[in-house]
Amino acid sequence: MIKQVQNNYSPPELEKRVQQRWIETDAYCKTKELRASGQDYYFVDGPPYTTGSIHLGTALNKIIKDSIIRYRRMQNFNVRDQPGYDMHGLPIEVRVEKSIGIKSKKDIEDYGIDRFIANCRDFALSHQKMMTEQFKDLGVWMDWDNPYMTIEPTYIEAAWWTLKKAHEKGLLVSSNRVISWCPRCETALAEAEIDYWEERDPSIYVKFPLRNEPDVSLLIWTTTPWTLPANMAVAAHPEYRYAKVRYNREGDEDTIILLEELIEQIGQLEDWESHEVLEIIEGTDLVGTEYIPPLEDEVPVQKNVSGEWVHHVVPSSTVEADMTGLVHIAPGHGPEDFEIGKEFGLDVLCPIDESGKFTAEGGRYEGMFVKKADPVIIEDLCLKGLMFHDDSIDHRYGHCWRCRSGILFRNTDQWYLKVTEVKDLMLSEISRVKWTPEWAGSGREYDWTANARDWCISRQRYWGIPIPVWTCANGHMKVIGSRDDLEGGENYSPNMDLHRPWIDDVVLKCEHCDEDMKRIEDVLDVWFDAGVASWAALGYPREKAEFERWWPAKFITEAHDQTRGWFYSQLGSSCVALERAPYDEVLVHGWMLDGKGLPMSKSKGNVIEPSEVMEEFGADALRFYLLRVSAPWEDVSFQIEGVRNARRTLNILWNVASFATMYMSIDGYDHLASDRVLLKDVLRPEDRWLISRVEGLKSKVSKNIESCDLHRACRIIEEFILEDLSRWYVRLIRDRMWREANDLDKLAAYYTLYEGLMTATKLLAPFCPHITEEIYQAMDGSLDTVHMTDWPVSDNNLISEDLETSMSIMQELVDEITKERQKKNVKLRWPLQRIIVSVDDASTIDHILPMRDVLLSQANIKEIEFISPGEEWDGLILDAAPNLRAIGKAYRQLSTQVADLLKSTSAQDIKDALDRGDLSFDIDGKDIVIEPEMVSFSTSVPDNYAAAEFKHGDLFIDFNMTPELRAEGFAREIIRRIQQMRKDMELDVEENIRAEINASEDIEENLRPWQDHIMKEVRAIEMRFIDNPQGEHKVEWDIEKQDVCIALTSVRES
RNA sequence: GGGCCCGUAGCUUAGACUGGCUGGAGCGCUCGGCUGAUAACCGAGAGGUCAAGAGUUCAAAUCUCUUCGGGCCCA
Repeated sequence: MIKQVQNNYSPPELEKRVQQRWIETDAYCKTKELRASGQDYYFVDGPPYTTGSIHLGTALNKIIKDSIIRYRRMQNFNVRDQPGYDMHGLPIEVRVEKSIGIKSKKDIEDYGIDRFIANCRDFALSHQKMMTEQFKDLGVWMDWDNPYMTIEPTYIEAAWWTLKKAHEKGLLVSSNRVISWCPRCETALAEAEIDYWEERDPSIYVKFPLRNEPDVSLLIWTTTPWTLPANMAVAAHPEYRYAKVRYNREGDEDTIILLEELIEQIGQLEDWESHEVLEIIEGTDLVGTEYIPPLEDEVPVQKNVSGEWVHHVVPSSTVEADMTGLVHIAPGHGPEDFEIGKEFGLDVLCPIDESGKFTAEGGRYEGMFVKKADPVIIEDLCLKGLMFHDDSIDHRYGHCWRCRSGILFRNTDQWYLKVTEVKDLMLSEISRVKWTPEWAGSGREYDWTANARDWCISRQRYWGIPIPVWTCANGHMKVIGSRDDLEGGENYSPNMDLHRPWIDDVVLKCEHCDEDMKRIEDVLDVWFDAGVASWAALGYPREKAEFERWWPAKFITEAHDQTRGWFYSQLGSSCVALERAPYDEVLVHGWMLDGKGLPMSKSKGNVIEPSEVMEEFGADALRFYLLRVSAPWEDVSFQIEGVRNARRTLNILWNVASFATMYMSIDGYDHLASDRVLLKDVLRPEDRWLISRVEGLKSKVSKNIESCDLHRACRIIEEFILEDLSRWYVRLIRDRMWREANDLDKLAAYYTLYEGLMTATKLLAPFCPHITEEIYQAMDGSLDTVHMTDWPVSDNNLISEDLETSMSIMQELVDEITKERQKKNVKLRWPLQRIIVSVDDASTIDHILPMRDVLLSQANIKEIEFISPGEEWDGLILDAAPNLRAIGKAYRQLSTQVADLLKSTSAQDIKDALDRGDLSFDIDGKDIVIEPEMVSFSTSVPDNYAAAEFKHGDLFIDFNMTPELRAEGFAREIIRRIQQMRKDMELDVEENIRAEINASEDIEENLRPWQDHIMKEVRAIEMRFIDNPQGEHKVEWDIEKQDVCIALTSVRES
């Protein structure tokens, strides 16, 4: 039973209604049950981080996921659609610290780790709840009641299991290295956690005096003066040429050693007037030179360090030929420095504590924060005469991704996952995975992975998965893979919270020496949490069956910044533990940028809330806009106009549905019960045309979704709705809608319109789940939700290229005729007698004939005549003009007379005579023969005709008005006026009226023969021409500059 | 500084892989029309150095190189 849809499309109410309906009918669960026996499809949700509310980017992410999931379900896949939430980590700790007003790790310990953790958990859970509601508002269907959460015991166990596997393979190691460190959060950071941006820093050139020749100095350059107290060596490139140079200016000189090719450049820094090169020194010869450390007096520990190479020049091919060509080496403060230090047996001096302050080893700088010490160190160097040049520089510098503090490099013991050892596997897996777009894998992910270093997974923090490593006093270590491994441990209970601080109290007995084993205090890098999602979400390894059934993931999709994030962390942890990529197909999507193309951020104040957009335009419009605006992998510069436009498209779809359901519901049309066989025989060519378009649409949309060209799929659906369905087909069938209820021709139109509308609705359902639901429920409703319907599959037998060609010719001809009508100011309502179509190709006639009626009715033309290829329409007026140049050549002084004669002869006579080869005149007894080149022919269109061109020929339109045409025109004018009045009176479509009309005698005469027709069209049971019309609604009209007064009265049946 | 992606009308974009007619749409703007889907619709018009420059070619928005601008990822 078809029900009429509501008059107006008002998304916020509609969507609320639909979502309520989904809840009431349990639509989501039923849809999943329906597909439960379908082929398994493992989708893994990249877990959003539970801070703050969702932004447009998060919305886009879930919208893409939801669309794909709904599409796959309609294809009968049994999709695993568990959402996930990333709930541990530094960002939440930082937010909680702020909320309770504390600033450092010491504050946390004072506050109590247990209380702190409770706060973190509350924070994460409350945000998780809030975000879930927002995702639901978007219409996203996921298993919201059963999300995977990284803070749950089984999830933590999955991470532990992964680490145990890594340990068994020798890929989990503790090692002393120099790594990035956040002094505020007092923890190590991984490469993925560092953000870079421009920042101003010191740029100083410092002199390191030679031990044996203190007047001569090595020149080094640095942007981090605070690393000088830890200086251990200077590196030079063994293959470069260095020079000992004396710079001079009045009353001053300075002798330094630097790279030869930089002499000029360095000299300009301090405006030295001249210089002389005292000696050229090959890099290899410079190696071994001893210097006096510049802060020897200020940092006493500098005098106590030992080693063959300490405070000597060491060789290194990592040195670059810029700045000075000599590099200050502090093994405690730089990864490369550390490597060099190891190679040459240098002490690793790192006089910086966890909070970035100098320790007692920092001598005079003890207690100062490193950046605060910079100016003090610079001043000291100046006082000591060791500052060659003091400047500043803007450069990109790394910062903690969460608290934005500048990172330091510190030497510490950390835990590493040796991904470098599985790098080859990771790279070959990247090549095997299907990436969309292709370059996301072969370019980005490949490059990032190829350059990856070992993954530092330990953090000196609290709110994270505890690293499951227990150690004893004798250095034995045990890696725990599950709760079972903790059984029997002191302070362990099976239902305990596995987080700090409680887990720290669990004491195990060492299997080797029977000593107590305590857990190392570190927690895991939060990127590792998400990295294990594909099996942790399945409860693996505790639940083996689920894993066997689903893993690995068929499809994942996230934004392109996840190259270093989730795509990588999953790949790394999976290659370590399971020796393959955990996903088969990746769609990399873009970012949401503001209207100017800049990333949205709170600090810039350019953030647009999804909820605001939805309140005005609805979730469907937002979804449709985001999906159709550009390819998924392109960034979207958000334009509210685009959303408005998307809503307009949906509104038009709504109007078509409103139009269709209005008539169909009145007639009680039942599509499922309609006699398709019978109807198929009465389908008009235009009906079969729409069906051909519908079938083509199905396959085009499917193909584009398969290749992740969601934007193309959306655009194709949109074009079908706007062009084929609304603007053309509905226009074609309007007249048929007024027929009697059981008229077969009308039912054929219903049938076709239903197919077109319902197919468009189903194809659009994955993208715009609400409006399509409402239309489906009105038109069909045999299933609880449109999302339970099967994805439309095209029937190629119903696709007809001929019909489509025909119709495109019709559309073109109607367009041309409409244009010419406008030029001549003749409205479409006024019928025209005929058009003459002159075709270039006979097949065009074959294409026009089947749709002749479409053309006649849409262009409001009475007849159509064809002119075959090669022939000319005989209605054209032939003009002949004398060609004086040719005539003059032959007849000289007679030319004027010849021309006059030609002008006075009819063009047709001239042509006929010339065609016979026999045109001559007699002038003064002379025989004047006219040759073809002496006359130029042209044609013109007769009065009251218009000519136009179309793709397959020419078109002539007869605008001559006959009394009959005029009468019909007036009739149509009156009908349209009365219809307008009916509408103004808000009459029902079926309601009858009485009409009283006053018009000039001329008009009245014209209308008489059309009276029955008019009455039928406007549902009048009575129509009278009288002087003073009376009725419920009375209007004075001006029709073709004549006054017509119409009064209507409704006839309500009792 | 490097890698990848992007740059077409005021805005959003098609066309680029595979070079070929006058670079096609939508929104917005101006003008006109239509009206039982109507907060819709139709037509016409204005609006383009296809980011810039160079090269290859009979022919370049399209292929190549350089530059500029934006995004992401890095050093």
